Amino acid sequence: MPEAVQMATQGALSPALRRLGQCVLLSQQEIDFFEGMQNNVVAYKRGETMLEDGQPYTCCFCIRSGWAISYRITAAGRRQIVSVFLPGDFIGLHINFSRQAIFSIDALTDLDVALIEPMRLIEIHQKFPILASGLDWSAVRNLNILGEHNVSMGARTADQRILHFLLELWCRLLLIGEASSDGFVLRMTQQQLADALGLSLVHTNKMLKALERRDLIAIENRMVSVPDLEAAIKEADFDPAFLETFRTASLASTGYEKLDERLEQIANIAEKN
Amino acid sequence: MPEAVQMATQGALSPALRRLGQCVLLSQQEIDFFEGMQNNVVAYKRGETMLEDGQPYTCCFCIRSGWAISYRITAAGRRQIVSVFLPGDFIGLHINFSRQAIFSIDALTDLDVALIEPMRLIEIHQKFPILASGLDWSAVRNLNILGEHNVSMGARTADQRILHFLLELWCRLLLIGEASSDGFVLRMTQQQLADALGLSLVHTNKMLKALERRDLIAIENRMVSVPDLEAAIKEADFDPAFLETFRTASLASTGYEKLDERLEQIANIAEKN
DNA sequence: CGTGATGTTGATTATAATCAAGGTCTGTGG
DNA sequence: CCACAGACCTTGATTATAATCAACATCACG
Repeated sequence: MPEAVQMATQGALSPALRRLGQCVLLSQQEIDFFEGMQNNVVAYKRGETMLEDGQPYTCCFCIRSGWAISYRITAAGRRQIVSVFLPGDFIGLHINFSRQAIFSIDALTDLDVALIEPMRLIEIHQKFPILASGLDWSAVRNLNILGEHNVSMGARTADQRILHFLLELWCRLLLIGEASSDGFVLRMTQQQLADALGLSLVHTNKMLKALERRDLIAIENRMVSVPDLEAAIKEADFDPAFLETFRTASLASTGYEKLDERLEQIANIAEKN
Repeated sequence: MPEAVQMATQGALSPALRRLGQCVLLSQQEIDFFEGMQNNVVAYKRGETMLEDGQPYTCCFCIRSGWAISYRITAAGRRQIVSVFLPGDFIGLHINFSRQAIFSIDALTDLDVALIEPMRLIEIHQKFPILASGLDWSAVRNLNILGEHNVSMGARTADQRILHFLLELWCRLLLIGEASSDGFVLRMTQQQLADALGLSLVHTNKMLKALERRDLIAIENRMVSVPDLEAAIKEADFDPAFLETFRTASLASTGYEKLDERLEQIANIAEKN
C-alpha cells in the first residue's frame, strides 16, 4: 500500500500533516516524528495575544484548530493584519532566524496550537529532508499569499479586495475540509476584515453590503456563500494558482472529493479568465 | 585564521556570498561550491523581461549586479511591483515548489545574474546544511520585507510609504556596500516607485516634492539623501529590524566600517522611537 | 434587561486618482 | 551643431474613492 494512501485513510492525522501530505510524500517514520512533535498542545481564548511585537520569539506554533492573525500596530496607532492563519498552518517556522518578533499574534477564535521548539525544526532539517521540504513548501505558500495581498492592497479596489480575500479564505478552507462547496463560516469581525485589507470599518461594511446587493456574495450569520462563482471570480480578478503551489495529492482519498471538485472548478473558471 | 574573517578579507566573493556570510559561518567547501555554481552568468538589458507571469518557472536567478523587480498586472491593467531585488538577492529560491510563475520579473537596470538550476538548490539542501540555512535566511528576509510593505500599503499614508521605502532601500544597499553613509542612487523611475507603493505617478511625484520641501529627503539627479535622519525615521515609522534578521557578522572586516556604523545608528534611532 | 461588542447607514471631509498640459533632459540622426 | 523624439518629471484642476464623524440598530450574554 503506497504510503500516501495509507496516510490519507488514517483519520486521526493532525491538520498540518494532512496539509503537508497534499504536497509531499512522507515516510511513516516522518509521520510518526511529526505527530509526536505535537504533544505540547496549548489552548488560547478568542482575542488572546499569543505573542507580542518586540518580545523574544521562543516557539513555533502549529495550529490544530481555530484561526489566528499576525499584525502590527503603526506609530500612528493603525493596526495592519498581515496574515490570517488557519488549521494546519505554521506560525514562526522561521523562528531560528529571528531574535525577536516583528509582529504580534492574536487568537481570532478559541484556538488549539501545538508548540514546536526551535530545536525540533533544526532536527527536521537535519534528519527528515522530505518533511523539511514540506515545511519549506508551507513557507513558500505563505509568501505567495502575502504577495497576493500586496497586489490586492496596491492595485485592487476596495470591493475587489474584499471579494478576493473571501475567495482566498474559502479556497484555503476547502483544502483543509473546513468549508462546504457552497461557502464557509467567516470567523472574523468586519473590523478585523478592515484591518487585514487596509480599509476602514465603515467602508468595509458598505462594500460588503454592495457586494451582497450585486449578488456576488451572500452572508447569513457568519456564513459566506458565493451565488455566482463565475461572476465573483471575474470581479475579484481571482486565480487560486497562488494557493495551489505544487499540490501533488488530491483530496479525493480523504473523503473530501466534493471539495476537491469545487477547487478545480474555481481554478478552471479563473484560468479561462 | 577563522573562516569568516578569511572570507571577508578575500575581495572577489560574489555579492550573494558576501551577504550570506553576514548571517552564517560557511566552510571553505561551501564557499567553493556556491561560487562554482555561479558560472552560468547572463546579462539582461534595462527594461528587459526575464520571466513572464504564467510561464514555466525553470531557473533561479542570483543577482550579481543591478536591480530587478517582480510584479503582476491585474485584470484591470494596473501593475503592482511586489519586490525589488538588489545585488546578492535571489529570485525564485522556491522554484522547486512552483510549476509556473505567478509574477513577472523585469530588469530595472542593466543586470548580471547567475542562473542556478533547481537541482543545485536541492543539492545544497542535501549536502550543505549551513549554506542551505543561509538560503532559508534569505527567503525569510524577503518574507519580512514583503510583510513590511503590507503594513505600509495598508496602514501608512502616501508620504510615509515613500519615505519608508526609500529608507528600506538605503539600508539594504548599505548592507551590500552599494550606498554611502549619506545616501544612495535610486535606480527606479517615479512610475516604478508608484507601482511599488500602490500610488499613482502624479501623487508619488507630489509627495516626493513635499518630502523635499519638508527637508526629509533631498534628491539630486538620482541621488537620494536624508538630511535629518532622526526626523525621517520618525516620520516614516521606520525600524530596520525587519531587514537585520539575525545578522551575525558585521561589515567591519569588509572595509565598510563606516556603513556599518551608519546602519547601527539608524537602528538605534528607530529603537528609541 | 442593561451592557458591550458588533453591524448598519447617512453626512461630511480628506486623500489620492485621473485628466490635462507643459517642462527638462538625453540620445540620435541629419 | 541643431532639431527632434521619447522618456521622465512637474504642476494645477477636477473627480473618485475611502476615511472620519455621528447616530442608531442588533445581538449575545451575564
